[in-house]
Amino acid sequence: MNKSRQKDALKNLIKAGKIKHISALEVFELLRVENPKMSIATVYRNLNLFVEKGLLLKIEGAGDEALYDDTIKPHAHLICVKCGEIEDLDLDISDSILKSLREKSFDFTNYDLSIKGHCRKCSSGAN
Amino acid sequence: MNKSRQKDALKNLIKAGKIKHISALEVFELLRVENPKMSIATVYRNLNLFVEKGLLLKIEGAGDEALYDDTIKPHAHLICVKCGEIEDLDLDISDSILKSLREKSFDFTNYDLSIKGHCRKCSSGAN
DNA sequence: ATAAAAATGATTATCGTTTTCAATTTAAAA
DNA sequence: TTTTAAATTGAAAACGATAATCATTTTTAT
Repeated sequence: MNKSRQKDALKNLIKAGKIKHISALEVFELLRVENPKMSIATVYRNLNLFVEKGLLLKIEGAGDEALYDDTIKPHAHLICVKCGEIEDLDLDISDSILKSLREKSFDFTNYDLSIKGHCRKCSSGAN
Repeated sequence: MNKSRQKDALKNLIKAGKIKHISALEVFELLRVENPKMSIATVYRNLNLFVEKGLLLKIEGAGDEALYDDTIKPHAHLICVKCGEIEDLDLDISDSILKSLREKSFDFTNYDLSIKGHCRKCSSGAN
């Protein structure tokens, strides 16, 4: 991966912790602030590269569009089906699951756990 | 939900256990055997209805297209990133996770757990 | 400085899914 | 039963997220 102004800008967003389960389009908007000529194609290209390199986590179970996260350790997401809010849930994949995977000779590399339901606000009827 | 020949055909596929993480297009192919005039739009419409009714499970974390499953109890999927094979993994969401959800007042209704890696065949180098 | 390689922006294409709408089928009423 | 209203369908067009194309620009190496 060579250098470019556009990749540096994305790296900076990551360093600044600005990428918390947001869509490619939202990343695009952030990048456009500094560089109005940024292309959406470049955003998709570089997001994919960064995911391959392990610098970003891609979350695919949260709706129509993929979300990107600078927290690269796999973790679960609580997704409110009413208001759409997404909250992280730290979670080590449990020993019993790892054991099952071993029994099946499945070489685990990653997981994507989306837990759907209603968040506090929405289940309290306030929303 | 009223009756129709098309909905009955889908119900029959479910009863026959033919819907095991397959795509809308694959369901379409199955339905077309009996009814060549079946429309893909109707397939999508009725799959959505059946998911809402809780008669089918929709799996969204397994690639570009959604998969449908007549095993409606939420369960994990082992997805081989090399050959694409999908295997079920029965799994009760663990007590510790449920406890975390309770602490966050998150009203859990469903989860979608895709575990990515290499299946036995692909990690043995045979593939 | 120059040539080769890589990355970009703009646009177009792709693909799964949804929407539209006229025509058909099903259900309800008379 | 006929008649009328409501629901469902099929076919096609529209849609939205992402990927591919390609000429131009930027970066790297010589």
